[in-house]
Amino acid sequence: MLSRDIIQSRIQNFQKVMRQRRLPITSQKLKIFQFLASTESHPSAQEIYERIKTYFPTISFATVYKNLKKFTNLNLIREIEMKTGTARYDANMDPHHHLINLDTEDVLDISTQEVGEVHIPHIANSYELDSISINFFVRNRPEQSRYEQLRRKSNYIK
Amino acid sequence: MLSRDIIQSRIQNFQKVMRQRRLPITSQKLKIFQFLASTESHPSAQEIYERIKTYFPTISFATVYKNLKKFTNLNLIREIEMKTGTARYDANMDPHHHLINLDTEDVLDISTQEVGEVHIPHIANSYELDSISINFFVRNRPEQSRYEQLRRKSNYIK
DNA sequence: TTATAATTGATAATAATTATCCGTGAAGAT
DNA sequence: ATCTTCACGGATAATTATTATCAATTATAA
Repeated sequence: MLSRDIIQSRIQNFQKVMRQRRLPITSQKLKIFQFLASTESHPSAQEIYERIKTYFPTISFATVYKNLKKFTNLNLIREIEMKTGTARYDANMDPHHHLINLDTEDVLDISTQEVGEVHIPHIANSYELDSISINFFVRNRPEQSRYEQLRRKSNYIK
Repeated sequence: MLSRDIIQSRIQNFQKVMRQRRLPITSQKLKIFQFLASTESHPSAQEIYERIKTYFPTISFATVYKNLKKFTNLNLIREIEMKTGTARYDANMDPHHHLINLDTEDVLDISTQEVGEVHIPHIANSYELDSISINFFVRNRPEQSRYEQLRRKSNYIK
């Protein structure tokens, strides 16, 4: 659920913006962005670092952070603030929302259409609206069937 | 815009819950909760610590954090995650949303009525819905009038 | 009043992120 | 292709926010 086309257009946009700003496109930067553009998993800085290390074994954590911050400032990616205190990163810049699993810390994208019209409070008119973020916090359903509960308790796999 | 009645009922609920759980109501705990129950400013741990220090000069930062965490776990207050990485605390447990000023870091409550119905995405049905948080991120409007702009540039106060 | 368990305050530890510094490398102009 | 400039990369130190540890104290219910 993330077509070649979308990934390609993200990477092309990345290159366009970097060139417009006259910022060097290093192979580290490109690889970091490519990874983010190609995943829907909203990885953390740690996860990005681990992944990029397979291509650049000597890359520094600081390089990853510096570039993530730079991409964020250039509006090429966005940071997602979790309740756990570790930021997650998302190259999907189309307006969308998130479903956040508090048990697993998984993050799923929710399209704006799915949520429908959101009425903007009139107090917001006193400001310049930057963005609206809607988070649906969920937990895993507890096992429902008595059978499942027993199986769990007894540690018995039929 | 925060009546005596509401503050009182929050504090009474606090005492009720603490007694139900058989947890000691220390004077530090009470003062921290009272402060949170009486403000709409969504203070940070730092701000709470500063304030409580005026009553308990020897109170430790750890005590503040421990109690804020405890209150959160008891659903007496809730943490608000900011984009800045510092948590803010809110004793308003009625469902509501937030307008967050990215320039000043001020947080304003937005009632659920103001936002209207939010359609819950059907993927959420696969889980147990915990909560929905809507954040309206805003920035201060740049000065609009030519006069204001000139005044600003020239540093001239008429 | 006493037993129990939670709390406090001091401090150390941790986790995530940011700053510093210096050698290197990318981009555009020459 | 070479030069110049400025951003970058990597190593590491520093910072910030928060959490853990521990010994002494205190609230609670019996």
